[in-house]
Amino acid sequence: MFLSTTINGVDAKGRVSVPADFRAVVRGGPFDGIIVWPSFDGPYLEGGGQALLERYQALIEDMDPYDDARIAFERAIFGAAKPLAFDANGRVTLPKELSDHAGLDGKATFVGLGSRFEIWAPEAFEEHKRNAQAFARDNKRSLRPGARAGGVS
Amino acid sequence: MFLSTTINGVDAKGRVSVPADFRAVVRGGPFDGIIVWPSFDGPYLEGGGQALLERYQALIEDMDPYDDARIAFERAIFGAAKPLAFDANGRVTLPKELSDHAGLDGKATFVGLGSRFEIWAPEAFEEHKRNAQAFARDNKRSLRPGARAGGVS
DNA sequence: TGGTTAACTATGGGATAACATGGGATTTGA
DNA sequence: TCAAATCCCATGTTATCCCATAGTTAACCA
Repeated sequence: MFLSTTINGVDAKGRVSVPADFRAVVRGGPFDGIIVWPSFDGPYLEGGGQALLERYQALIEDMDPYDDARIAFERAIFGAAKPLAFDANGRVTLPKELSDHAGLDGKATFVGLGSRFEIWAPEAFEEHKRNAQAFARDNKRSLRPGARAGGVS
Repeated sequence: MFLSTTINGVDAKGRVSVPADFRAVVRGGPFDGIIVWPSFDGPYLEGGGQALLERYQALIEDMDPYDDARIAFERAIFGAAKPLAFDANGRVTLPKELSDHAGLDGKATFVGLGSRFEIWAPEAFEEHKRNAQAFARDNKRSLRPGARAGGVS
């Protein structure tokens, strides 16, 4: 499981160390690296191991082959997703499209969310976190036993 | 898995480099190249490895032999599909019918969609991408990753 | 318990190989 | 014989690999 929050540096070549905890999650999987795509919901990146993408693929293949939503998801997720392989030190190189989308500049915040994770510009994440905490406080009753979706520690 | 989006040049001879990641997907298959056909849904091309076509064939053979839709699919896909072999440098030569259908002129955008990919004229794809992102954002709730978390941990 | 060592993580820079692309030569088929 | 497609080699650029360093944490032994 991807857990906790880490800030790592992004060097001049666009390289960033993936937190060791995150690397351990995908170790042993079919692809030695992570897959990252720009969120279509805001200025941050979403990512996970190849297993996550295969889960999405299974969901999408249950939809009608020419459903508009299916085509849209395919293009928005698979079309924009980049497989980023680890180098010998556990780093990946972020393509310019991705770091631009998230507004990354020298630092990146990795946020574990269980089955997937997000990458934010640190300042943007701080603000988002404030909003998210307020939202969680206002909606705490929707988290009940039985809905085992996982909370933030 | 075909992933991400790449723009490559189409030279005067109609040759275009297939992205190395895409070549890796079909490597080891029965045919060292890709199979491409014009989409009947718009001005772009669809393609994949031979394995994809065999999957389509199995689907179509489940349909009624004289179903109009079956005949239409057979003609639209199998009748128009061209196997394009890689040259020593990983390029294929696009026949004129195909580049005409997609309106290709000097540049081609390869879009990975998991089990298959599309080839667009770059300007045409940019417009469709914006639509797809907006549609995906507005319909994100129809994509539910299910409650089971934890893939490879 | 205190001190020392060893392993791992994150980071920086330089060398190397792979990729995309252009042009020419050779073969194939009409 | 001529046109067209295929093959072959050359080149610049980009990304990938490989080395070296520092700080931290964990393990170990006296």
